[in-house]
Amino acid sequence: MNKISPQIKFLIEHAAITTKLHKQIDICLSYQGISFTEFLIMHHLYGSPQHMMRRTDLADSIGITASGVTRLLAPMEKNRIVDKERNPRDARQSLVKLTQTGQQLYRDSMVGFADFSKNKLKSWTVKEIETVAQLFQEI
Amino acid sequence: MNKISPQIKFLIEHAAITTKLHKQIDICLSYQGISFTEFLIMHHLYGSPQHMMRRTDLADSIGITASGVTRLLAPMEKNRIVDKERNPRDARQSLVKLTQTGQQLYRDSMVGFADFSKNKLKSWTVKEIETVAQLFQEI
DNA sequence: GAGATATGCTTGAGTAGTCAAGGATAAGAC
DNA sequence: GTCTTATCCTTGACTACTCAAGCATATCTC
Repeated sequence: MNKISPQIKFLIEHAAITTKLHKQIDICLSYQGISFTEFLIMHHLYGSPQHMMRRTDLADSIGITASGVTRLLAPMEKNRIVDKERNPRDARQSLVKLTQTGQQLYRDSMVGFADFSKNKLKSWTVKEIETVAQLFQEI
Repeated sequence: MNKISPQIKFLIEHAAITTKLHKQIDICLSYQGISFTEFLIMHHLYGSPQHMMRRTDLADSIGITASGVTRLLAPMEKNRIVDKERNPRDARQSLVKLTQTGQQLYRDSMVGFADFSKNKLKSWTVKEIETVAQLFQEI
């Protein structure tokens, strides 16, 4: 059998590790009743001006499609975690805004997530994290 | 707003990058009519003695559940990419074996995947790849 | 300012898994 | 040998998306 390059090996191993990692994150966040994807949505909204973003930008920042965003936000709107706002300049757009409830839920979830992150990456130095982050930016 | 630790930032950014990466891999492999998960299954079978593995080990090596393996393998058995074999020592187990057809399909898919991997990680040195791989092993 | 084209979002239908329960077999305790 | 417990796999019901199509609105060309 042909030699497997380091690049191939890495992508394959990385896929399995990442899948397992995301399952652990989901378990960690399930205590607050949310999924990792919902957490990511709240995170990006929380960090935006007026806690508000366009749906397509939100989709891009978490790596899913626009239709995925529509489906994800439907229950979050019902639970008043996010609100729909119109853009007066462009009637095609509908902006998403994190409500007060959503902001509090985000802060609460962040406690567990911060703990998890710290623990999970405890064997990586901050310098290593930054180096790896930089490398991933380049791909 | 509270300070976001490097660990938190990394996990969030890494999630988005990984999601996009896996979609690109799926597109790359779709020319051979297979998904990344199917490729991973073939990869692990190909590298095993007699191209054969237990279903639970297969599940663990790619990071999905046993029931996920059952569902994934069903169409692959129908297409004669893998075969079901019994373990004479333990009637509970059913082993999965990569057929000749499956081996050829794997080698064919590997051409495109190798190209993709090389191109995708072209800005990483081999040393960097190995360092990052090592770090991911530790989490 | 009318027509063509592009953008933003949602929808119906489909796919790739998950989980919890269950059936079959195996292994350990006595 | 029988009872309990553990392991391996599959199944029904569900979730979290994807894609292609479509509607509404905006923008660009002339």
